[in-house]
Amino acid sequence: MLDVSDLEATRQRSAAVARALADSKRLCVLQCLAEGELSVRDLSDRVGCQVPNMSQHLAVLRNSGLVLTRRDGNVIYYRLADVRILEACRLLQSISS
Amino acid sequence: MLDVSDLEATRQRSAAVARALADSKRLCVLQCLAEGELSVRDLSDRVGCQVPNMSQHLAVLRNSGLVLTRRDGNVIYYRLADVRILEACRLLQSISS
DNA sequence: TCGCTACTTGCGTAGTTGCGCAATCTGTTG
DNA sequence: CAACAGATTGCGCAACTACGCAAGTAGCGA
Repeated sequence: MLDVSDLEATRQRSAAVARALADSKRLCVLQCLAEGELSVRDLSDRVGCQVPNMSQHLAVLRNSGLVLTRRDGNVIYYRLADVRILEACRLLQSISS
Repeated sequence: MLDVSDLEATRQRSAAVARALADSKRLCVLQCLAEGELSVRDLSDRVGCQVPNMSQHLAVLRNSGLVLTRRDGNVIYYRLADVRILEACRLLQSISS
């Protein structure tokens, strides 16, 4: 019904996604995941940070719904939740250049 | 030459744009500006905040290159710097829904 | 010049974020 | 069971952010 508070709620969700994208390491994670799923250690190696730190960044991406997980034994594989996320990364890059 | 530090610098710039988008009020500002240029007071009225607060949000958008200004007398009009910014807003909304 | 409006800036505060480190949890293997 | 690897969580700290409020700057008209 075009409620003002609905528009605000929508903006809040959009802002939450933007906040998840507002970190260089998390953008790097998403770009790495473009090639396929990776474990936490794989990602921490590629991004160049410690495993607990990576786990916290992945929690941010998880809570924003940008990544999904799959457990295989004691390894957890992360993957992109939506191809549009890569589109968003490219668009951010395009705007910022 | 596909330098790793260049990729990192690119991600930093992209992250900076995302950070500018990572606020509900600033998203509201950008959506208001989709219809055309507006003054600071216009924007603070529409968004529902005090003028100094709006001025600070506009400074964030300005420093990220998302908006441009034009002075007419003692009124400063803000406008979008790039139509792709609206595309980014729509994409964020699409991802977050 | 004075007074007014439009806008920006500085400051203090409360809340948030990213990070390293230690501790903990979870699942596998011997 | 014990020992181990993979991953998450909790804690403390430094840096940053949004906000309200007060003060300052810029331009216009009397």
